[in-house]
Amino acid sequence: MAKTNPTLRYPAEYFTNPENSIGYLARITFRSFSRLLERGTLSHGVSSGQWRFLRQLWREDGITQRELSERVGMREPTTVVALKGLEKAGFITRRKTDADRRKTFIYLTPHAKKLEILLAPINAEVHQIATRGMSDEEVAQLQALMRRVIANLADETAKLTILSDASA
Amino acid sequence: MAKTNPTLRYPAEYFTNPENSIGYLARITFRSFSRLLERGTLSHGVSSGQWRFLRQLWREDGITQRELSERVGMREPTTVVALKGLEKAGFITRRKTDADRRKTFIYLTPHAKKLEILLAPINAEVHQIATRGMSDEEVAQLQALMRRVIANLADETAKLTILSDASA
DNA sequence: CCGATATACTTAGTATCCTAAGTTCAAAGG
DNA sequence: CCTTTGAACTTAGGATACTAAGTATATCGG
Repeated sequence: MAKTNPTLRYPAEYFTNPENSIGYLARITFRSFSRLLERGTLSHGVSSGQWRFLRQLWREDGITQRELSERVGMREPTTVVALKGLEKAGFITRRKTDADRRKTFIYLTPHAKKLEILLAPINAEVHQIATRGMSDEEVAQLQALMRRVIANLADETAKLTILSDASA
Repeated sequence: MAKTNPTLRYPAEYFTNPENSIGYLARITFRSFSRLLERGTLSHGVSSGQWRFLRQLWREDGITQRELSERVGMREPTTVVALKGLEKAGFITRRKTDADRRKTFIYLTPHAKKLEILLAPINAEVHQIATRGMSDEEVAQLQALMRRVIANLADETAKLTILSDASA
């Protein structure tokens, strides 16, 4: 994190305007999307946070908490709290095996499984609204560019983690 | 929010994979960016949440809380809590006027003003890392596309707000 | 087979961010 | 004036998400 860097794409002042910052734009995009989505899901008793876990479990349930955390893109303590809420709401059950008694497997209840038919279209509709006036190519481009940013940041974070682990 | 919609760009099943969802991608982008940024700012006693307010105040201070909320992209109650923290940390002061005693104006302390020289480059560097391997055109495209998504979602939210206000 | 290490999850504590419902003050219409 | 409406901020309460540090169980090297 040098003070001056001649190879910078943009000078530091460029980001005085948050509208230029990818971090800012991503935050506003996420919050706006999430708010609108919740307007639709809340009437089915599902918050936007719960939605994120349900979506993954619709793809595949019977996976461990750790696996679920990774797929949803959240840390394990966040998952613990979220799953408590989901269990209390009757959306999931947790099961242990004797094979490895550390692991907890997460299963959807029949009720939660049925919700996919109702909730998946709501998400698709929000996506539709979000990309209104954009061509298919532009949508694909946006997705691809965000994935590249995520990969770049993950690489860097991994690098830093290795460094701090080595010094420990 | 119809169950089936023949004009949908993608069928609902497409979003079973979160990697296709703009909401998911924006969330991961934001969190990754924020995490890396905080690694740099925390050593100066600034959290990523505080950073967001400071960046705006570096542009212009002496504005009201409401104005600041809008520019940062957060709701007012969030701003109240954030400003309490910033005041406690010695980054800002609040001042009232007799002209309109409802308004509170926010000013940076000299210390906080000085931090810009140290912190702005850190943000630029994170941005640099995030866009590694991307052309200037691609970066501009990503910014433009996210702005369009934000505008689309804001339009829709405004529409819904008017509707619910009318029925109230 | 047993101590060191790693894995899976939990707890504790905190920061961030929201909605809903206040309070206080200003402005506008009758 | 003085009531209504609106604007600016606050309070209350909860959801979301994190880091750091714990517990319990499994695995692996000697």
